Amino acid sequence: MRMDPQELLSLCKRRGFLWPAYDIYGSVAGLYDYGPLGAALKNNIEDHWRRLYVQGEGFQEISCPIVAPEPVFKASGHVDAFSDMYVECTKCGETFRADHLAAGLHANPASLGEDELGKMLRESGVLCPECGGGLTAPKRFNLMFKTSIGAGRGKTAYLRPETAQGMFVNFSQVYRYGREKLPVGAVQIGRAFRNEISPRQGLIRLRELNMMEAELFVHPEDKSWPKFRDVRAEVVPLVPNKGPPSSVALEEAVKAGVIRNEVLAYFMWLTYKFALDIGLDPKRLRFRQHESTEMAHYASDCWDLEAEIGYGWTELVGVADRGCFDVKAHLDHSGADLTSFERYDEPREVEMEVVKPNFGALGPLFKDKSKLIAEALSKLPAEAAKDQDKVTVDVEGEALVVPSSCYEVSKRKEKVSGRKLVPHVIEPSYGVDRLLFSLLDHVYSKKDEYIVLRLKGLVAPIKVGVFPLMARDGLGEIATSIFDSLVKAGIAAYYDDSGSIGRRYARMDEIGTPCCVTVDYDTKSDGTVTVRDRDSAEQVRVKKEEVAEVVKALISGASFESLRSPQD
RNA sequence: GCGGCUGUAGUCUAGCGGUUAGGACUGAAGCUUCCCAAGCUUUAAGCCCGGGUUCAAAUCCCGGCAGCCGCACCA
Repeated sequence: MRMDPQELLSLCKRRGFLWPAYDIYGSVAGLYDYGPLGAALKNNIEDHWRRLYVQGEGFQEISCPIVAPEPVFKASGHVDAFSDMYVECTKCGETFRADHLAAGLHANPASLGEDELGKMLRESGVLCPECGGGLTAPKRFNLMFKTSIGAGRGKTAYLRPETAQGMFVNFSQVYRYGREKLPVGAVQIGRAFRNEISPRQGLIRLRELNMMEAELFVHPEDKSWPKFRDVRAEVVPLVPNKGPPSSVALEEAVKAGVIRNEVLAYFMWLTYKFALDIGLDPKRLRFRQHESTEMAHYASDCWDLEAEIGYGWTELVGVADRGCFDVKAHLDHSGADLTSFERYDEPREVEMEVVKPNFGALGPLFKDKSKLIAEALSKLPAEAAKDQDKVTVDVEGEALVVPSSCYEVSKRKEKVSGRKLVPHVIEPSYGVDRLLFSLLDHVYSKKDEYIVLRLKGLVAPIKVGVFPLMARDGLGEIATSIFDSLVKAGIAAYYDDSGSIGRRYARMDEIGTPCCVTVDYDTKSDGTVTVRDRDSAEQVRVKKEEVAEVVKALISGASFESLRSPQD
C-alpha cells in the first residue's frame, strides 16, 4: 500500500528535514528549505554519488555558473523548445497549446511566432474544441527564469534549467584535461531552475531544484564500455516501450537491442546500484523506456529510473543517449571547434584535387582584393572549378567572376593523420530532491503510531545517539567523553540527556539514526556501555573505548549480529 | 493556468456569529537508580494574509497566498 505523502511531509517539517520556504510570508509553491537533517541527508546522498562517479568512474567534477547568457540556451534549444504558446477560451476558460490547435494548418506550427500563429488561427476560424467559444491571442510561456546581466538594458540571461549545458560548452577543456581521449566525462552537482506552471507534490516538482548530472563524451561509432563486462550478468527491472516488462541480464538486453548500447546499459546499472546503495527499495524501482513520441528533441534512447512512492510512479533519474545533438548545437552556434581528434594508426596519404590560386594573374586583375579572392578560391571544391573557364566567388558579400587563368586545379598529396569527430553524449541525470524524498518514502515505517526511518548508515544524517541513562551520578560525564571521542572520529553524533531513555530512543528512531550508545550504572563498574540497534531494538555491551570503532563498522554496513561476542 | 475541496500552536484536532479559542501529542525546566514515546509539577506556543458585512467574525462574503484532487503542463 502506498503511504500518504502528507504524513511524510508532516514528519519532515516536524523533525527538521524540510520546511516550506519563506513560510512567514505565506510561502511560495515549489520552493522548499532543507532543515538541518535534510541538508545533512542531501549532502550524504551527493557524497555517495561523487564516490561512484568521480572516484569510481573517473569523471571530472566541475562547477559552472547558474546564470548564463541567452546564446547558450538559443543553441541548446531551450529558448524555443522550452516555451509553449497558449490560447485560452474566452467562454469556458480552458487553455490549449496553440501549436496543437494549428496542426494541419501549417507544416510546423511550433516554429511560428505568436503573431503569425494567432493570425492563422483567427483566419482559419479555429474555435474552442471544448465548447466552441472564441479564443484569445496566443501567449508565450517560457519555463526558464529570465534575468539580465549588468546595468541598464544589460544582456539577456537565464537561470539554467539543467546543469548539463555547462559541461557541453566546456567540452574542449574537459577533453584537454582528460589528455585528449574518448570517452571522457564530466559531472556537476548543483541547482537548476524551472518556472513550473503548477508545482505540486512536495519535492517532486520544484521551481528550484538540485541536480547531479554526468555527461560522458563517447566516440560516435564506439559505444562499448570495458567495465560492462563486470556487470553484464546483472539484472535490472526493465519496462521497454515495446513488449512486456522484463528482468533480464543487461548483456541480453543489449544483444536484443532493448537497450541501445553498452554504455547506456552500464550507466543504468550504476544508477540502479546507486539507488540500492542509498537505500531505495528494489521492489519499488524500475527502468521505464521513453516512448518514441515522448523522447526529447535531443535523445535517441532514454530510460527513466522510476520509484513507486505515495504519489505513484515517479521519475528520479533519466539515462539518455543524447547523440551528438548538444555538442553539435554549440559547435554550430559558437563556431568553437568542439571536436575530438581521432588519430589513425598509420597516417594516410590522401591524394586530392585542390584549387590553387595563381597570384601572378590575380594581382594585376583584382589588385587589393587579390588576397581575399585567393582565400576564397582555395576553399572551393575542386569539382566546382575543374574544366570551367571561370568561377564565381563570394568576397565580402560581392560575387566576383574569376577567369580560369587566375587559378589551376592540381593534384596534391596530403598526409592525414586523423579525423575530427563530434562526440556523442551519454547523460545520466539525477534529481536530488526527488531521490531524497523517495528515499524517505521507502524507509518510512510505522507500527502502532511508532515511526522509524530505516535509513542506511551511509546516508543517515545522525549516525549515533549518546545518552547517559540518568543525568546524574557521573553518568553524564562518561557519556560526554564518549560523545567527544565520536566527534573526534568524524562521526555525526547526538547527545541527549533529557526525558526517559525510551523517549530518547524514539526520537532517534524517528529521524533514522542507526544506533544509540547508553551509559548506565554498569559502565562505572566494568567500563562497558550498551549499543542499541535501531531496527531490532536489540542491545549488546561493548567496551567504551571501542565505541567509535563499533559505530564505524555499523554505519558502513556491518550487521548488528556480528558485534556479539561468542560467549554472549 | 482552469475547476472542485481545504486552511485553528511544531504536529493532530474541538469550535458552526458573542468562549479568558478547548484538548492531545511534541518542545522547554524540574522531580522520580529510569533501558524502549511511563508518571507527576511547572512552562512556551495558534485562528494563513488582506479587505468587506455586522453592535460583534476563527465562524458569513470577496480577493490573495498555500495545500490536496482532477484537467492541462512536465522541453
